[in-house]
Amino acid sequence: MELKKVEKISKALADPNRLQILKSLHKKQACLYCSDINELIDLTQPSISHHLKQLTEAELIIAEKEGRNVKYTMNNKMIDQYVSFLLALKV
Amino acid sequence: MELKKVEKISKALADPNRLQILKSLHKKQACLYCSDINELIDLTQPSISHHLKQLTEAELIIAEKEGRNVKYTMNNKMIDQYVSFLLALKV
DNA sequence: TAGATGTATTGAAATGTTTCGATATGTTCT
DNA sequence: AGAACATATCGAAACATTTCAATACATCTA
Repeated sequence: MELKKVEKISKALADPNRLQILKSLHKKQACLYCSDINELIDLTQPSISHHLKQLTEAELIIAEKEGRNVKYTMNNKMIDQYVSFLLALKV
Repeated sequence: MELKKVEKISKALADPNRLQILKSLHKKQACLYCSDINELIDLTQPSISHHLKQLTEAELIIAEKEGRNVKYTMNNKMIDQYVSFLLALKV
């Protein structure tokens, strides 16, 4: 995995609200919609949209349009790749 | 692992220079001194000191004073803990 | 097609991070 | 003790991120 990509993923993970979103996504064991997240986190809609974009661009989550909603699901594969990079750092 | 800690580690990993330091530490399969890092990375001494502090405070590396030098070693344990948190996010 | 609903974008203020020069601190050597 | 060396801290400039109000865009429903 490219260092540039590792940096992007790390940045995406370096925010309490985004970590909260990921934890919720895990807890639900399923997908989430923007509106769900609005209820979980005390931020305005544009801020949440911004955070979801960061996570999506890092490919930690996958966004799928469903009518006028967007469905988000965890991208397990990307987590595995990131984890592999980290484990390879060990001495 | 606390979310606050995850955030701190992620932040420490979210910088190209710090990733470079970690990769070098791995490549050497041993420890590094500040002066080694000065040769690897094109930054001034205060900047490198700042980055090493971030990594040390995140406990990704361990700093040990050796006379007037400081020896840095990878903290494999912390990487494992961080990785465990990430894997637990998967759905 | 018009209004309602869900999400994205824009622009700007507030806040946080990175970087450096200058300088301080601590350690070794003579 | 004093010079030389290694690392840390301070203060400020440059840069990046977070947040929100306002507004745009896209889709559904009546």
